[in-house]
Amino acid sequence: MAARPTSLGPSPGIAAADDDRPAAQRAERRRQILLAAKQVFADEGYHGASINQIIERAQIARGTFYLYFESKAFVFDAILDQAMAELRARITRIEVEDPAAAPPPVQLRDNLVRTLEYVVGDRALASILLTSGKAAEPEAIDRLAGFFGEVRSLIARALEQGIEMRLVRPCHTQLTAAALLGTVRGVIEFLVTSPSPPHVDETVNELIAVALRGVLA
Amino acid sequence: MAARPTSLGPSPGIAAADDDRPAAQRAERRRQILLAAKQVFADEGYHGASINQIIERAQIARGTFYLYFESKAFVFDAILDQAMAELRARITRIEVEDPAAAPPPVQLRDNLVRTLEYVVGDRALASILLTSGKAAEPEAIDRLAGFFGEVRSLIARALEQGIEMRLVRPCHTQLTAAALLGTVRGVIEFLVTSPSPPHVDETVNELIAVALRGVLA
Amino acid sequence: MAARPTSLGPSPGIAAADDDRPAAQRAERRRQILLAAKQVFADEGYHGASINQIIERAQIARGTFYLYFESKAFVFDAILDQAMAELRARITRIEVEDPAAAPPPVQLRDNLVRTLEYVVGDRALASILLTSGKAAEPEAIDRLAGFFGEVRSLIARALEQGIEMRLVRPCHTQLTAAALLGTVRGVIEFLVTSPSPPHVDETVNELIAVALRGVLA
Amino acid sequence: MAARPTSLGPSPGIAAADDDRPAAQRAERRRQILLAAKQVFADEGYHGASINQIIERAQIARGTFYLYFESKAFVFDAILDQAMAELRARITRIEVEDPAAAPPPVQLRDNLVRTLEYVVGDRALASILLTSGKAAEPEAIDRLAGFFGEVRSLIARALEQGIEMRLVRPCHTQLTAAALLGTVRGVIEFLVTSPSPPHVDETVNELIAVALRGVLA
DNA sequence: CATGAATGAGTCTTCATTCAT
DNA sequence: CATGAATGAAGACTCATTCAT
Repeated sequence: MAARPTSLGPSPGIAAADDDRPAAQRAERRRQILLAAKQVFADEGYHGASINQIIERAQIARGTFYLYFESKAFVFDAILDQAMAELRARITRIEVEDPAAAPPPVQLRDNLVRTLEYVVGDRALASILLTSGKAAEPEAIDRLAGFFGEVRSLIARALEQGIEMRLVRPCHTQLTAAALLGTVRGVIEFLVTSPSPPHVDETVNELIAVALRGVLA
Repeated sequence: MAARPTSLGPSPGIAAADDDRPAAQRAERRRQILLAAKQVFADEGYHGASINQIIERAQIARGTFYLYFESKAFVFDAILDQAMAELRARITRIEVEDPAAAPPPVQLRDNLVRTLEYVVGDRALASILLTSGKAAEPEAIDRLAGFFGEVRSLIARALEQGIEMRLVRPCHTQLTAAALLGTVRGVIEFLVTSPSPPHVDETVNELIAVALRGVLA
Repeated sequence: MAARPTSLGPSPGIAAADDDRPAAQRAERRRQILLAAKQVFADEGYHGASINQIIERAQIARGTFYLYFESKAFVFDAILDQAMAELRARITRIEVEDPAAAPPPVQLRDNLVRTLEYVVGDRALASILLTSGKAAEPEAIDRLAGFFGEVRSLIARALEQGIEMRLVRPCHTQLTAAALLGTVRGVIEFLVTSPSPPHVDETVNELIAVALRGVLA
Repeated sequence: MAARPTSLGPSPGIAAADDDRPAAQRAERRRQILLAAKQVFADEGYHGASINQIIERAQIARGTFYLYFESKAFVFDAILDQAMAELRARITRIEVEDPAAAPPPVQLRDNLVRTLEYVVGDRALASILLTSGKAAEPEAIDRLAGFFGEVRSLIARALEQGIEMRLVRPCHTQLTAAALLGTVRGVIEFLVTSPSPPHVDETVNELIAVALRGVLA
């Protein structure tokens, strides 16, 4: 990625170059394939995507693909893994007791901003996450369902805590968590689909407003 | 169904019979195939579903399928058409000016109850509507997107009217409509997925509460 | 196989025809594919044979092949099964105690004649049996090895009995059985390979002579 | 093997060194590849063997393989050549007229002992010779068939001479030669397959006994 | 109308071979 | 010389669709 433009030959660097080029190249290739695959999966869905489309987009030969990924299912998994890891890193539990932490509303806002920014920055990925719920290999479907389950649980917990603290009105927390998760997904879909979407910041404001206070005046 | 050994062709019965039996039989067969196809599409997604699975479930021969539907894409379209028609019939614009109409909140509630009841009664269909957003034939995808676009517009209009009437706080109506649509989808997913989902009535109460007043106390 | 030359259409036979044609046709097709496959496997070996070659020889489309056999391995198995069944039916244990049975040397001779006649009548099959010992799917290899093991045991038993009865000189029965089995295989190979092989009868005479009395004057 | 950091090219050492080391290294590498290939071919058959397996076993890089052998077919040929050469060197025509030679029975015995010892010492090779009769490149198949043809001719000649000298009973020499060759192959297979095979010496005794005098008492 | 055998384009995957480093 | 990334032809298998019966 950083790497100097192109190595000049097999000379193993004159002096201080602690990076091993071949490994870097390999990683680069991998990224290139992942990128192409991500776009194709986003456009066509898991079953609709063909290795042909992926290698055409990645500008590589058929065999090369299999040098980097065992199978179609494995690329898909890799994409999912990466996405879920990135999202997990962006979604943190809201801390209410730690006085050193930011106030909960700010934490909530930060979570949303981080998440939406990542997702908007990678529309293909968003599309995959949003639409692969049924159309993939059973194992991948389960992993995805598990992920969304986690997120929903996180929201449900936050609601429960909020209720305890009298910040949130009593409600069916499971159902409401599902509803709120849907809200976020709806917003993401809008951001990703819209030709001229509003800024993430503004979007988050609206999202939080709806979630916390609804639409009534 | 009603039998008579074998119909001799499309000739509509002998004389005085206000129903033409063969046509009824034909329609029945069609429904039978649609039902099977719906379940298969729901389980496997568009590309994952195979004609084999459909005809096995429908207990018909391969050729028979093509007697009733031109292609796999056409059955899918038929399912989508039916679903969208049913939903359109259940979702009515909220009438604010007609004094004969029920008060808007009641209209909203009725819309939601009708919709959720239909969807919960046909989980396979719900699953298809919720997950076929990307994984189908482009044309079907467009139609589906169009449908959800319609619904979102409906919500957006309702919001605009509400704002005019000072019932709804000013907001980015497009975005908020997307958010609310997402909320409904989230709730539907919960209903359809949950092993022991709450009653539709209670669900709608919660849904409306979140949508109108948010989660804050 | 017996079947009348070609059916004249869908007319289900005028009167007495208790055979169900479709099943017969299906069996016929199956035989046709088995025949083609047998020849290809004989010419190219298991791994060298391609479905392409088989369907070209059988004059059928690619998909048709898979209508009759699950996979390449399955056709091969079917061929092996048939061959082993036929051979098992032709190789009977030599009965020494039953006075109603033919004298042992005659039984031996009959066994050999039956076996060689079958094998010579189906060279492709002989070739497969003789050369697929290593080059096939492990499971098939095992089955084949098991079969030859059976035959060798049969020979070894016969030798033991012969030794008890003082007809056969004492020897390492296992090793000698292997040697004799090899002798038979060598003869079969000769028969199958030779452009103008001797008659089976004469061949069996020579074979028995070598096996019983060796080559010394 | 002998090392020296890295040879600088094909230049043959400094000066006075009657062996040119690089060539020796090259030969060594070649042997290493041949060894690996032999084992793989023995385990998997010609078509079943892959370059991958060979280079893994030989612990060399993919390209290196092609530095020593033009293709898969060529390694196989090399193996066959070597084996056939070794065997040819061990199988000598039986000399009946030269009074200086050992008596014919001893010559026969020596031939067999030498051959079996070689073969037992290299099971992989035995396996290849015994089972590659059909499953290889046509050219190799022909060469192998030619080799066995030679051996058979040798045996046939010996039989003819024996008949002339009244040592051997009159028989169809071609057929009997094939039978005897089969006998030897059967014994070899037994030796190679058996978990606890008898000593070569004992084996040869039995083999000769069967071949010369048969199994009768 | 119903059937299901037949088709062949298309899918995923492997593997012998080449070549820049 | 050695390496191993890259290639693409070819293989096994699937599946939507057609058509004779």
